[in-house]
Amino acid sequence: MTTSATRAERHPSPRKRADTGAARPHDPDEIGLDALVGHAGYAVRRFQIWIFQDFIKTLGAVDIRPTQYSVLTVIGANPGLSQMAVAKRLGIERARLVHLLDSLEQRKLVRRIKSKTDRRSHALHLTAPGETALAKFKTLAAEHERHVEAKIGKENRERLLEILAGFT
Amino acid sequence: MTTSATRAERHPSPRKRADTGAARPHDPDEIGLDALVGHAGYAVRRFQIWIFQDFIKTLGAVDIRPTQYSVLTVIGANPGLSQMAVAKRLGIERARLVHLLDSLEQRKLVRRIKSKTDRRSHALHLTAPGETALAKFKTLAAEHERHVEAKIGKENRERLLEILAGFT
DNA sequence: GAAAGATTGTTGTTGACGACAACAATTGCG
DNA sequence: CGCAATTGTTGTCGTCAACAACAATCTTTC
Repeated sequence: MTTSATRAERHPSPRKRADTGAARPHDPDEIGLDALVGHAGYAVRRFQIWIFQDFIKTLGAVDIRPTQYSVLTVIGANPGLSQMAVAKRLGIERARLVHLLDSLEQRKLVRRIKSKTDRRSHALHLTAPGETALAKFKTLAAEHERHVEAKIGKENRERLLEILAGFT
Repeated sequence: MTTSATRAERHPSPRKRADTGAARPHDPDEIGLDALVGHAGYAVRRFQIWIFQDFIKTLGAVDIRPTQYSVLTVIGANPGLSQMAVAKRLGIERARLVHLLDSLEQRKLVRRIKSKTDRRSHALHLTAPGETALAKFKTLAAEHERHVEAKIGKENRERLLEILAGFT
């Protein structure tokens, strides 16, 4: 096969002339994505960026990022977990969780309590203010979720959750 | 309202005693995600991590990452674009695109050609080896896409693409 | 046509994040 | 007991998004 045929086949160019170096103006809307439109990863990446930005913005007043929220939620629902258990459950590196907990502990939302049964590990708990703060975070997170609904539609969001349920 | 009631309501604890610092063993499968399961962002993030890892692994032999692939695809489909145009279309910072193109140009896949009409900008083109390389990348990317199908199902993947079509 | 403002590519910084490697303390097992 | 495995920690590396600043160049405005 000829090497140069590839692009010509896929893109019957609007202009046939070889305009190398022309830098013709492009209408942003007419730039084709080509093979990218068939890739789930591309759409998912763009969507994930959008959704995180909205989350960060919606929870901006309380300065909580998505990862922090996930850690607090899991600890709140399962008090006494070790760092390893939380890291495994959320797919976070245990090395990374150390810094996350440092920050959350400084903010008095979480406590690392030395375990009596295994002196290597820490039992993670929310503080009293951490509990009330998390309740507030959940309210804001629910608001963020409504933004998602508004963006892709209520039923589409539910379909999405079903499709991706296996990755939780 | 009482602050301490929050968690107790949501999680009728398996053990009623206050086991602060107990570090009881947890079956990894029984750690609840609580509010996290209702958040699209969490599922999308986990899925995106999985899908990128598979892409990187599947295209590992040719050393092409998702972002590089998207840049090459768009340039291949729209030769002569400026860096700004590519950056805007793909939602990449133009500062970041500089490094991406530096790398791709070093590998002789892309050329920056000085524009004659606007001497500030560069017209981006694939090299001849770049064209053939991209064809190979697309083959491997299609293989990756089959992995996605195998993971979530053929019809679910298509539904996903429909739902997220607005983010491309 | 010249001054003022906007755009393009570039360089640099910051911070979040995933991936790895190494280490001390501790536990568990042969 | 001795040795492997686990837990938390520290550190490094590379990717990536978000900004800020800058020189060169275009565009708008007077």
